[in-house]
Amino acid sequence: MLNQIDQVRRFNRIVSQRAGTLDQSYLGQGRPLGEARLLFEVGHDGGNARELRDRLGLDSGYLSRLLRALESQGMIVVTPSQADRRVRDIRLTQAGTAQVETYDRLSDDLASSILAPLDERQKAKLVEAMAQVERLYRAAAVTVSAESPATADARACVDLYIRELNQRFDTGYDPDTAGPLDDSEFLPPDGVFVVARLDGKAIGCGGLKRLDFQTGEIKRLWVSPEARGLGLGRRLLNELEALARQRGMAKVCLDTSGTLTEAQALYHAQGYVEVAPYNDNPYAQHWFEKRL
Amino acid sequence: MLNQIDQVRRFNRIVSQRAGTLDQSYLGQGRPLGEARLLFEVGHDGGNARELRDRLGLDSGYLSRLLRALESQGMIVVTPSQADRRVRDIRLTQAGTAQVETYDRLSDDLASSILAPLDERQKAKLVEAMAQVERLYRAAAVTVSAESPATADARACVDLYIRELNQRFDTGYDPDTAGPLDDSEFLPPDGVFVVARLDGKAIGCGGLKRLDFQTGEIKRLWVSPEARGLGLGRRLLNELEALARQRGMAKVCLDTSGTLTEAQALYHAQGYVEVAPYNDNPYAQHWFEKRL
DNA sequence: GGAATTCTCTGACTAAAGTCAGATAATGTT
DNA sequence: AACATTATCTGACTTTAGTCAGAGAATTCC
Repeated sequence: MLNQIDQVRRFNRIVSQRAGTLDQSYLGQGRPLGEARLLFEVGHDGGNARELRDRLGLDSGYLSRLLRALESQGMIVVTPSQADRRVRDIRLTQAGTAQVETYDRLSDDLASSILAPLDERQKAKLVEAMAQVERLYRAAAVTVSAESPATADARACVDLYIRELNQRFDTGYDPDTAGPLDDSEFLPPDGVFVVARLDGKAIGCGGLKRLDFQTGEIKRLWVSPEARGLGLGRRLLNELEALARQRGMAKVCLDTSGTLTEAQALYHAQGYVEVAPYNDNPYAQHWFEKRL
Repeated sequence: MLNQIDQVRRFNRIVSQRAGTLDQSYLGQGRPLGEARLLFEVGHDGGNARELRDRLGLDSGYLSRLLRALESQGMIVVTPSQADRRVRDIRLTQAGTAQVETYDRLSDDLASSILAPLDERQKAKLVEAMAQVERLYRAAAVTVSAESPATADARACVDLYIRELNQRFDTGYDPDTAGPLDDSEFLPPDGVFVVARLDGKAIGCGGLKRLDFQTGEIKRLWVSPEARGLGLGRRLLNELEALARQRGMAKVCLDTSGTLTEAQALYHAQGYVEVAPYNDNPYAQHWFEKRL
């Protein structure tokens, strides 16, 4: 454990030395870092002043001044938005586009310069390790929180869950057939609903309801396709099991379709064992149970 | 290639976001980042004002003021050096040591917080990927340059090379037996000597001398134990081969002992084939050759 | 239609970070 | 001993980055 922490610290140190070089290459363009960062952001994800303020976490006064500076340099054009004339739309000029391209080239050069001294095998290894770090950083940045199944995010997740089942099942999927859609069963104190988020965006969910005094059932376990491979399914499952334990349940059960093979693999890996059908869900071909 | 660069850029972006958090945790201690960084540096690698100025790349006036600030906070004691009373020795006070420990704890906490949301397998994977990135960053930071075999660094490398052979050979190793130690054969235009450095420190070397019009011989190929696993042997070998090509040589050869199995593996992997003895070096059991 | 809210802008600040030109004292060089 | 060099310090300065308190216009809410 201590060794792991040391490794993380060493990693942070070395990598931010390199990242420092990147900042310097921005500075080298004769423009303060704050301006360069803003210009870069406008160039890549665009948007209006409010969005930029949120994304970069800037004070509105400060942002206003930065915009004025970039405008007077002829990098951007700021105009009141059509839809809401309080907000300002920001657009790159030709010169601004050229400048952003220069920054891009600098970033590319820096990336190349890291790779350049390595042979092909080492390059491939480094890039793979970077991808791994990135993936796991993303996994670590996911938050899971209990909330009402009626929140906008929770509803959105369940909608996507239903849409996906409808696509994957040969017969389609009608949630009412599987049992009436009743949010209240996922409400405390007996039930609970959890939503996973990455950078504020909902990317997964899961619900726990009480079947009887000692049994909970897990339903609506779903992970957004873009977030798969982060171990999030396992994490949601563990979270729901912990919540079941808190509610004094001695076991949890769940059902699943034969089509969802990756889900079955997850349940097996997490210690679930297949049991006889405990309900008559027409979409279910497998029933699982785990003692807590 | 383009994908690799994109991956490197994505990696830099994500990782420096995290590194930003680290800076913030420094700032959270009610001390400006510059002071905190200096204190941290004094605490870990110590040294006098000049060394710190070099390491952190600070202006001497700026450093002086930072030192004065830390001194007045009771974190450090600044005294004229015994050896040269122009330079200032810097020492942590008890309070300074305590403060550095606090920073250490904060860094540990940050590292833990990155790992915390992950399960054991993910933690292990992340740490392994970080170690890989670190290792390859180090490999990429190595420079190889041709220079006289008489420079201090070159001599130091050859000394360590000889000492190592002396340890690893059952019979010991006396460089004079293997052929007279004659630096001049590694001098241009016929020969060349290269030294590898990491962060200014010599960590490897290799020499090329001319045997006849079309043949070069590679000798004194050595990589410091601390730098092994970075692919440096291969890189030095390639570098020397390129220099041989520049000199119009059609092939290079080399000899090695049976004890140095990892060296033999390297030669095989780099396209060298074993040939009949071309000299009577008593320490050699294998002779290799490669067409260029 | 009036009040509350939202978005942006301006003026007036501050702290941090760093630069530059000497001044001073110690050390090297010849 | 004279001169050059080095290490540090001080004063005076600038730039960058950011904060805060309103003001004004547009929009939303009731």
